[in-house]
Amino acid sequence: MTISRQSPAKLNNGKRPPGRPRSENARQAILRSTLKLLRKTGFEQLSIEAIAANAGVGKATVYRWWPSKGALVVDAFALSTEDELHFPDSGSVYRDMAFQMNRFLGVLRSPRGCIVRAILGAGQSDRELLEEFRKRLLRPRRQEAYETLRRGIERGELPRNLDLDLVLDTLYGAMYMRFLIRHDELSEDYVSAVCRMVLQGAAHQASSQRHGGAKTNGNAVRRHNAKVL
Amino acid sequence: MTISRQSPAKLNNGKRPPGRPRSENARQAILRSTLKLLRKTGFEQLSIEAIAANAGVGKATVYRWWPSKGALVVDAFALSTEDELHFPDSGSVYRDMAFQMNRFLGVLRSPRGCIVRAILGAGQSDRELLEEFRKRLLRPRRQEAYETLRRGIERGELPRNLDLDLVLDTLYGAMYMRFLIRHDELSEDYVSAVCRMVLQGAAHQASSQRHGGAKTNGNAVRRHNAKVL
Amino acid sequence: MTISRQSPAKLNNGKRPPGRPRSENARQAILRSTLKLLRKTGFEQLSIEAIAANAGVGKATVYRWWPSKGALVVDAFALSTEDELHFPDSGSVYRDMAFQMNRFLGVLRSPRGCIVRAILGAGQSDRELLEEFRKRLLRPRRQEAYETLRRGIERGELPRNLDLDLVLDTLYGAMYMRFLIRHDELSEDYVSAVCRMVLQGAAHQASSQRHGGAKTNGNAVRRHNAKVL
Amino acid sequence: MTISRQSPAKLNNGKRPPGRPRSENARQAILRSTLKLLRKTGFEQLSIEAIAANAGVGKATVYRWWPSKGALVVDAFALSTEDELHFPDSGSVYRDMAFQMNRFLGVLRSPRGCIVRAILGAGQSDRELLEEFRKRLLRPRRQEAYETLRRGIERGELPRNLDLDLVLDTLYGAMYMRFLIRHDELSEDYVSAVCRMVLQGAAHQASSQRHGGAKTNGNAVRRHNAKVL
DNA sequence: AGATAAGCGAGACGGTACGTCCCGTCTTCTG
DNA sequence: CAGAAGACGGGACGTACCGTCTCGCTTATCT
Repeated sequence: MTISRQSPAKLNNGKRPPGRPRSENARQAILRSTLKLLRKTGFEQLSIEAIAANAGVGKATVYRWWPSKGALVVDAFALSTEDELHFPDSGSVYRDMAFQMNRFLGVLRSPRGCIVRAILGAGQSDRELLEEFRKRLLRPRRQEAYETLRRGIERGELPRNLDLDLVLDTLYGAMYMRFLIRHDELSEDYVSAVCRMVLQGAAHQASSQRHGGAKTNGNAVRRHNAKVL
Repeated sequence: MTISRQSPAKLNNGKRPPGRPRSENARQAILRSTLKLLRKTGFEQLSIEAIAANAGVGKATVYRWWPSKGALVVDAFALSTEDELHFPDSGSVYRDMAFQMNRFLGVLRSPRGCIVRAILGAGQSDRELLEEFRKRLLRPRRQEAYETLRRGIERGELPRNLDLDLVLDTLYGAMYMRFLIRHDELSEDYVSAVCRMVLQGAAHQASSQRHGGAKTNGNAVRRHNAKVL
Repeated sequence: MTISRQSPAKLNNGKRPPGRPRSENARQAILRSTLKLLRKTGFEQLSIEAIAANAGVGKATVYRWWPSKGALVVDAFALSTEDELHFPDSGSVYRDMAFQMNRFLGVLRSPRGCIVRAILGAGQSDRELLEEFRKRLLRPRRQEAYETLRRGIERGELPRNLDLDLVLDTLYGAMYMRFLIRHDELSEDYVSAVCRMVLQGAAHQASSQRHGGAKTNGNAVRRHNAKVL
Repeated sequence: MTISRQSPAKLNNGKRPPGRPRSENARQAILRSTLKLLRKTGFEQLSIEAIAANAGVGKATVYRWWPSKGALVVDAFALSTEDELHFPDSGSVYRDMAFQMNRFLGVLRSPRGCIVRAILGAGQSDRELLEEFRKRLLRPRRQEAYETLRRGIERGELPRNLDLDLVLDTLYGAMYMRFLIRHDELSEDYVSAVCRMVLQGAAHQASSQRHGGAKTNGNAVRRHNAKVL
């Protein structure tokens, strides 16, 4: 899946649409050039003009399939990060989360990190771009994260009625904050410590329903305390 | 204090420099137009050309005093920010932190929120701008936050050897994440729940030295459990 | 006759070639759309893209049969032109010429006039197009005009050795000039006055051989003076 | 005078307008490049992009002062033809007209001829361009031509009440026709013969008031007959 | 009847130039 | 000498068409 505009093909009950089909060569050349130039010049200096020229492609071909520079960058980034951010199932919430967070950390500290920075930076003044980021990058991982936490709940490591988004935003928020504001080191130790602390807090937490719904269930907390780490 | 260039006056051992002095009218008109247009169009669309035109000022006058659009925006934001983000001392870490975080939430949800967004967005591709943000907005609050947490430690609500930055980045990271990625509601309830959970985790945490120093001290955790909320 | 490329049929000694034959519907739709859009937007704004879209035809179908926009326009104009520009034989050079010139005037002032304008305009930078215009529109009339003038010479209204092209270019040049430069009204009165004046001049003219050959023959002039108008 | 947009200076009661004044260097470089490229590539292929590049000037500087390619071309051409098409005063209408028409012929047959062709060609689908041509090139000469003919009338070579435009359009129309339609040679002899014939006709003409108003005054004609050539 | 062949619509392709916007610099006159 | 005004060289924008191409489909003739 990609965020680029869909070829009409898919909309036409599986039949090929009329007209010359989209060029796979052009698509890949564009995405490749985007990643290449993005690393070289950064998001701000990156111009569609340069991408098209570098890919040996008409500017119109870029605009035909991607509505904006941002969408193109998100698409290129997502394709380059496809399958390295999945969650394992080790039988321990802490191990599963810490593992994935460290993989994510690896991406953020690699050259691709500056692409994430670019997307979120530009996304602050481009709602569509940010939505693309969420749709392509955030939500798919989030679905897996839900499963990971639910497994922990089943195992009794975490209390029932836990607000999963609360936990996940706290975990990843701690990473994003150091990544985006750059006021302190974003290290493996930091990530592990965040994970440990937040899961500890989640395990002892009772009032975990969305936005402070049913506030307590104090017993549950104590029951799970010992297991979480 | 401002990050705009200094009028030559200051460089000349206190004596007024020769020539016409800098126009205070122009300075304020520029800052006012910046805030106005920033709210209307966002940082990306904001052009120096438009600011100058709106302020009835020559473009060169803007360039004479501010090195970049970002510097101008930070300067303008500082103008509009009062001392409303201080920490109280209520005798409870949770109450103190929750209070300040809710005040901060108020700023983020006010029209000024979009300026924070603009600064952090543009800061992703402008190191100086981001450093300006940290120096003028982040660090002063952080100093106060340290004090608040230390008081909690003194009172026994939190363990000694707690990594204060870890706690604070986790608390505020959860806010920044929803603020910047906008995938979910950033509400008072959310902020309170984050605060509760993280402080709970911090209280039960032993391995709190910077970057995973001494890993345990399990007793400390249990001792403080009851008090933290 | 048309300047569009010929269907291969004609080249194959009368036998139909294999393959699907050229679509007469498409051909007419294209020519109709060309005339329609030409009147609406003028030659410069006219795009093959628009013609094809308006005719409900693929662009390639246009390019298959016409080598250029100009050729298409001349072809379309020929479609719309009937045999309404012939010369009468009334026994008077003035009456014959004035009649035909006024018929021509009628065409120029009708909606078809703008097509003539378009052809001559585009012809200034397209030699083939201009040659097409001369071959299909100018020369056939010119032949008839020669006959008309010769009859006048036979009748003694005009001198022998008259440079017929000189006279005709002067007559029609006066029309074309106001038609193309549009600096003054191109009216029936104007056309009649031009015709009267030029024929008056031609009648009194002796040095009429091509490009100023034998310069005089003054007697001839005076002899025909009274009759010409 | 030029057809380019006027610097606001002229509109401000002679006072200099505020702001940086228009660059004379840029203006001349643009006009020079226009003429140069026009000769090399023709009007159709001529692009503003290329003119700006060749002149070492920003595209916006061209658009700031000339509304269209055509206006720029007319301006450049007019400046290059400033002072060579004036009418002499030799005491003979024929000599004066024939002289100027031959000078005009010289321009049309020089490399600049293709510029005239380009202007009139493009003017067929660009009313403003054609108006520029009339304003800058046609009318100034026409004013002088009126004077030339009036002197002839004063001298008795031509009848009073002569429709001057009728005569001039017939004279120049004959030139323009061969120049634009290119069906026959446009030579000095041709021009002279046209001039002779038309003036002969004008001299014998009585019904010369605009658009065939008062139709006769037959005596006048004969009286001037002998003198005209 | 099937093979072969060309025309057809649709529309994507690599390009070129468009006319606009804004950049950051400059050049002028005014206060 | 700061400021307003605004022209300057430059560069990217997103659009419109160019003329070519690749599809699947249709319509014919020729086995």
